[in-house]
Amino acid sequence: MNSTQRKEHIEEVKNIFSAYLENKDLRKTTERFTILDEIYNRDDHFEAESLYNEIRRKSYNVSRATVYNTLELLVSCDLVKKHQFGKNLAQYEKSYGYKQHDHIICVDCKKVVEFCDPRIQQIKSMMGELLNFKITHHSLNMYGVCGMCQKKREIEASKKEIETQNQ
Amino acid sequence: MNSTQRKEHIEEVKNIFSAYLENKDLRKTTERFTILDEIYNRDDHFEAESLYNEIRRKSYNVSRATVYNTLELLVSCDLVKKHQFGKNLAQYEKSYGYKQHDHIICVDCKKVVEFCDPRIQQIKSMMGELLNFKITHHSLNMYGVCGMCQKKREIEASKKEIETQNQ
DNA sequence: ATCCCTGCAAAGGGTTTGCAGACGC
DNA sequence: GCGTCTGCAAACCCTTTGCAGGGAT
Repeated sequence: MNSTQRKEHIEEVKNIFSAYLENKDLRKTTERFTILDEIYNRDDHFEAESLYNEIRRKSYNVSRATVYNTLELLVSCDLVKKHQFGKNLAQYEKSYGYKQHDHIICVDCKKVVEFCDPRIQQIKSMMGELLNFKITHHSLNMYGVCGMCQKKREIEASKKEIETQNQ
Repeated sequence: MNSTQRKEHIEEVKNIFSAYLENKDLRKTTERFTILDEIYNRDDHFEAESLYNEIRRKSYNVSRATVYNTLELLVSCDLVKKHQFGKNLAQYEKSYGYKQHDHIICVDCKKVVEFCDPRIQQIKSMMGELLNFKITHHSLNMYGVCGMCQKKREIEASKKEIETQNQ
């Protein structure tokens, strides 16, 4: 996505948020749009604190409370997705215009990779029907060791092997 | 599972834990086995705090710190599974002798239902290979409204309808 | 002008940590 | 007896809350 596309994209998202706020009789405050703007200018996953810091760094005066409040609004109008990759720490990502995907997390370096598989949709609708649930959303995370960390582990293991032999 | 089967089952699990501790040069303390015992005498999902309370209620003197410490040990030897169903609150469940399953959570009443689908295994191995990850475990949660809460919502909606008409 | 939204700081709640004493090995 | 594990309480960290002032409608 180039700079022009990104700007258009952000305008689109702002309009959606604006309509949502109007519909719910909520106020269109500068803070809310500042936060939305910052989120859609970022890439990948982020936590509330780093979003707060980034906005502060740019000398916008926004409080942590407002960041949390606005994130919740954005989650409920589907412009942002909230994740819990283990740990008691929420992570967020923008979601408008991005196709549904799930995550693989490296347990060593914490890297997050996205993937997509149509079967998850099938499971969703089948299980909803079977158990009589109206399923609204899901969260699928796979945990494991990424290629790079597998190598690191092998090197560590062989180091230990040598140490043992030298004893 | 009847009472005798349960007791045998618990013995089996204690042996596994014992072997694990031995292998890792960790001590076999009474507290660790008290906690394991309590977990395998419970059913369903529980949180650290309620486990702690239950053990306390039975007048065993075990501290919260030890409960958390032991839960972590049990998770690493696969006798207990740890979940985060949204919220910053870990939930646990015993896992030995129970087949792999995933969860559907009702967003209204928080009820948790288990389900099982072989396709998730396929996704796991395919994605691991594709992205070069050694996948160790996964967490799949579906969120939605259960049958009972769907009805409750309908009743609420029709109540509001009537109120609006009466105005 | 109303009253919702904000900033600030303090409280909240689950989890972790530091330390002195206890106990498995 | 040595060194790890425990109990206790305080610390920690992310998140939420209460309140007084400010800005959107």
